Amino acid sequence: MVELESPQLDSVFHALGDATRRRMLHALADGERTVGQLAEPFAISLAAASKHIKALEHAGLIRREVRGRTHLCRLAPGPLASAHAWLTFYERFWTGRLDVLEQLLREEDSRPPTIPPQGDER
Amino acid sequence: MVELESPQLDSVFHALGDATRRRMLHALADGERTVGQLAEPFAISLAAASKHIKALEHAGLIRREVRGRTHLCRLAPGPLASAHAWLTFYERFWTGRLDVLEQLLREEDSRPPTIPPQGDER
DNA sequence: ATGATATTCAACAATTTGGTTGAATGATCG
DNA sequence: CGATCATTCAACCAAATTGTTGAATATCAT
Repeated sequence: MVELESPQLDSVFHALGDATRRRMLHALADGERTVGQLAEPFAISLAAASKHIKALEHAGLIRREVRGRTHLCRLAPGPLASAHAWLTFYERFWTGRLDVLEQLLREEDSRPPTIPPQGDER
Repeated sequence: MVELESPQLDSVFHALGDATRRRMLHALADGERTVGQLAEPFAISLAAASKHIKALEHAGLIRREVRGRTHLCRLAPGPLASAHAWLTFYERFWTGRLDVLEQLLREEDSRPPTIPPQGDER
């Protein structure tokens, strides 16, 4: 089944629905960053940036490693894959490829709900 | 370039960040629906449902055909493709396929921002 | 210990969100 | 015409979001 009620999807999409947070993710795509580094490009207080980062963390999109007095952030793969899977599902309808639909519905029904490789590979 | 400041992405992701609206999209994936039909499964007022539908419409995720006194809604493909493209971009980082990264960056830089063709061969 | 640095916490204000209800609009039916 | 049906509008409310500032916490360097 496609997840409809998932609070995880709620928080993931909510996190993505803000340009500041998307830009932070973009920075993180280039490598790990401290909170201060993530905040630097924006004309907002450190506290505000901290909240954005918490939103990303809450959505599971990033994880944080506290290292002395600095917090290192890096991307986490899992939940984004869920969002991606969600969109992929609907995109098939939207691109009119209805031939694949029944097949898809059968697949989705007999597959674990959340994408399992929730890799905490550390 | 990956769109970072796009207000379109803002509204698309925001629209997707609510389970009620995702369920409405799910219903629409099965075919066109009137406002009343979209509202019916939910324990909310018609006015509240109308607002959700406006959010989806504002994000460009659905379009509406006024037909007499009823409004017919159906999915619209465009913006979802943008969101999907956005996620696809980042998913490559997240799945650790950094080998493809430079290639991708070059591609993304010389391509129209919103994915125009629907031809994602699978 | 002192002071500087990195980050969060707490309290507050403005705005947005998601819901309500009741009236308004507009199309259709008898 | 008058009633009914489908939907929106307007006013309102509670809660969440996003930002602020100033104090707190904890770590590092001297």
